[in-house]
Amino acid sequence: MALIEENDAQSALTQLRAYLAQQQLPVNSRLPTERELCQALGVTRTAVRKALATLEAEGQLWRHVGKGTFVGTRPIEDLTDIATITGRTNPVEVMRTRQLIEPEIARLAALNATGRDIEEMRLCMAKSRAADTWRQYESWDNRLHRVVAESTQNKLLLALFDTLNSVRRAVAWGRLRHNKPRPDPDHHSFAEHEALVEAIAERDMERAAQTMRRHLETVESNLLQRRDAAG
Amino acid sequence: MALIEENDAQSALTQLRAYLAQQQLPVNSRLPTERELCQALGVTRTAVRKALATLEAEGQLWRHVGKGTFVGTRPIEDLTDIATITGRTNPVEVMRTRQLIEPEIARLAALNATGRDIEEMRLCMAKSRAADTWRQYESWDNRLHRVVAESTQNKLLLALFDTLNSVRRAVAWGRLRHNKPRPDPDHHSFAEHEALVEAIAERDMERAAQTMRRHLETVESNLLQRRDAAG
DNA sequence: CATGCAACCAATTTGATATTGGTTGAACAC
DNA sequence: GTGTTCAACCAATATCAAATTGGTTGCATG
Repeated sequence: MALIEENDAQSALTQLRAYLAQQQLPVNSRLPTERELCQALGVTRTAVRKALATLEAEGQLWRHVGKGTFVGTRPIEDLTDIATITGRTNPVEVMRTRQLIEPEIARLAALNATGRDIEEMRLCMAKSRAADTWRQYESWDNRLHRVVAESTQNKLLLALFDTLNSVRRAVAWGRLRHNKPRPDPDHHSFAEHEALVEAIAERDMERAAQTMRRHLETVESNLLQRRDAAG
Repeated sequence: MALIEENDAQSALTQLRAYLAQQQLPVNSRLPTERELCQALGVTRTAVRKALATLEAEGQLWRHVGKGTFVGTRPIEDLTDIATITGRTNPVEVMRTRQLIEPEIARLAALNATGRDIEEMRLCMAKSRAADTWRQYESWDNRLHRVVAESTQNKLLLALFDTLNSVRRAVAWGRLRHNKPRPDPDHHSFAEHEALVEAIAERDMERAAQTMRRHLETVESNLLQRRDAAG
């Protein structure tokens, strides 16, 4: 009677399958610990582990030391870590991604920015105009772009922007030198920022996106020139 | 002799200024606790706190309960952590952000996808059509969208997509029930996915973006219907 | 009325303890 | 021998209490 005299491991597997099928547990829910399953199913832990290993191989559940056993497929490896991303990308990708994302952010900002947001953008522009050093200028430039992202009123989008920004700061741009101690009063960004904030204040979504796109293009060509000159 | 008879708070401020100027502590380094500074400077904690408040207002340092007092400017709130993002966003923001990002991803995919990428997209579609359960369907649907993101050949953009995706899975959608055990053969997504991959294969960037946009709109209105029905 | 002071509060860190899946090796059964 | 069972142990993780830290309050003091 081989069909009946199945060993403990097979028995455990059968019972676990029935359990899973019957309970219809939601994904990511945690099932009892191996030691608890031992007692519940009346088999040894080794048997339970064999059954669980089978189910895991089938992709029905996943396990992790110290955490437990869970229904569903193992969550993908967290590639969302800044350091990891930084190691796998490069300046070109950063610029391409900014050109993809930030115009859309500007568009949404034109739709949702509050009066306070726009005030703060203007403050940032004033401060960046008054900057004594490139470092101060960049600080206020950064802040301006972030206020634009904040003004979308979308926390998730803001988080993506922050990620992008962290990576941008971390990526090696090479040692780019400024040939002047501080930004010129007619530095291209000043007028571009003005136009951007103006478009947002006037709720012109398309122009906001367009302005941001042109601004980023100018920034990029500027970076390339400086890199070539530094060669 | 008012110049000499300065009170404790002013004395503490003067001493702290001297301390900071002399030590030249690196930014983000932590300085002694308020209670330690009391003893070191020989003044009351109230006085120390007044002095620290002044320095904080000047932007020379920042403080946080439970953490301590640090040199430099307060770091911007780190929104790059999945759990943090999940706690502050909501399903509406997730859908809005997908509608903002994914069409642009599709556009870039049409430009950069390799033959292998497109093969894999078609495999995902075949597998999702053959799925026996909603879970299997969703798994292949997920994979399809990720292959599209991969095919942009932009690792940074892919990372942002993964972040967005992780948040999407983590956000509470409420208990949405399917009223059928598996997707219908004429489930709306099948045709939409076909059109999307077709546009990418034909290198039609604008149509790829447009198709993705319409697909996400359908997905959203579907979710809303199911949520309202579940009420 | 401002200052000093002590007690208290809430956010955070720290560290010891418990829990959990993973591994090993001896005892045992066939 | 070969495969199974069992107990003990391991490392990763979670949990929880205690200590630490900046912030606040209320009272006494001069």
